[in-house]
Amino acid sequence: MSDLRVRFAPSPTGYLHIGGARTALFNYLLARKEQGTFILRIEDTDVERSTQESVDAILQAMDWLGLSYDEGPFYQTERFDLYKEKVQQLLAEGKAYKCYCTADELTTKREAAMANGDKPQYDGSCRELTPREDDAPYVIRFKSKRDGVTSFNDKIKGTISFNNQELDDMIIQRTDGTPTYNFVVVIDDAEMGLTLVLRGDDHVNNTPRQIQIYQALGYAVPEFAHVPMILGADKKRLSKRHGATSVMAYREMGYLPEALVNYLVRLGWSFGDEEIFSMDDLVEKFTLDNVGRSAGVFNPDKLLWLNEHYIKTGDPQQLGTLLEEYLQQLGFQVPADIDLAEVVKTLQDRSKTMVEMAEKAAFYVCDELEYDAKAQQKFLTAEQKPVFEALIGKLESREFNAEGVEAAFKEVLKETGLKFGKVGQPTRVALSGGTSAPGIFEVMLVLGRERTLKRLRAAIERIG
RNA sequence: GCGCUCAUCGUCUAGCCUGGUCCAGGACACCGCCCUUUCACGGCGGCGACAGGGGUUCGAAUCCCCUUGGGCGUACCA
Repeated sequence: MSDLRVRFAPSPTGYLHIGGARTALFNYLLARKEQGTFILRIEDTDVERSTQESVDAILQAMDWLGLSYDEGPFYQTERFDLYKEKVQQLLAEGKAYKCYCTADELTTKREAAMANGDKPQYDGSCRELTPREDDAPYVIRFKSKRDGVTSFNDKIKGTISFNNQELDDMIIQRTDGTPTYNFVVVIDDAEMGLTLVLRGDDHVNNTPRQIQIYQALGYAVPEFAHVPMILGADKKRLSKRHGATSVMAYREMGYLPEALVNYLVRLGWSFGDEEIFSMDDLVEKFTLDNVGRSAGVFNPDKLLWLNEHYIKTGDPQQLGTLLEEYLQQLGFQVPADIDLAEVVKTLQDRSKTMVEMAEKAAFYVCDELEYDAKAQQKFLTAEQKPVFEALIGKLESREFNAEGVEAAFKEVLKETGLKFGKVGQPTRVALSGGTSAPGIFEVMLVLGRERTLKRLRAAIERIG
């Protein structure tokens, strides 16, 4: 156990997306590598937009990716008393103040400042006001430093400094009494003993404000590390426009979690020329030192290639179990005598996703074979009839195993004088319904004697 | 606009800190050839980048400056 404590803190306003997943992954890897502690915290202070469905979706996605946490999930809505207490503390110490400006007034001021070419900052009108006695609605603002510089040493980006003049007095408690993000994040990160805050690049600008709050509250300031953003092909921040951004959508599309993890980690992190990393590899090799500083473009093609790789090299037994789910998704019930691990073996080199594998496996498990019209017309012709009959005869008189099936086939070739392709393709159509499928012998073995003969006879029947 | 930040093949990146071994390496995609019972897999090969301009230096992808371009932020969202 080391004293490293990190966290992933998503806000439950939607599913877990690609960017969040990578941040979670980086935190997870660091915690595992250093044998530290990985905490999950749900940032639901925006009561309006937070939903339980989102929380469930996020939890489910993390589970699917294999990102287990050691503490939590903690919910910020359950810690409002703590935040209130801290607000009071700041108020009492004169480090925060009540602001009576209305949202509308602020918007107007902001727009005016922008139009003037000034910074759209809060002008501090209520900063030195003596608190009113009436019950006029108010927010509470943090009194930030007016001069000087706030800087921190980012573990990924290096030293980053801000002039305190750039920082205005931000709201820490809304009119309705709920606390805001930049305030609670500090309290929680501090109270939960985080030693490193590893999060998205988009939080860099919040960091100096947060540091001032740490200091005002007397907390130790943790270390920070900001991971660059993930962009779409047009170099804009990744969004739905660029295709699926939900982690779970990838499961539905037939991706393996190993592939997504591998892809995500390589987007922004590298280890020499290596491309393939298992979770165990990563726990061993991951370091912040090898995380890049520039934003990266999400490349679906490479993810697909990795998925292909993990399907190709995956355990047939496990993939078989998975395949059944996708097959059921397509409406197929798998017959008891079909060995899905064997099915997988014939399809591993031919499928880039599990959905594709299921589609290609459909012919094995269906009751009524569907024939491709063109294939049927071209290969299920009258002249095939005697060939199929011969094949059936040979097949019936032998052991139905790799040697037997192949021998039967070769005998037919010999007796008819036909080339492999001349017999093979029609047979393929008879067995699979189409012209592209795994090797004929493999197909026959997976199908089994009974089903193979049945389909051959059905083909003869179709020829008429 | 202002602030922060980034900049090597179309994309992900190695190299940059500790200048020479880099006329820049790997991967995805793309193209070609080979293998082949269909479809794939696979093997081999090809295309393809140091954003631009100034410096420093015997020598710069590597160090410095400027320009340009990109990203993020600028909420009573997180």
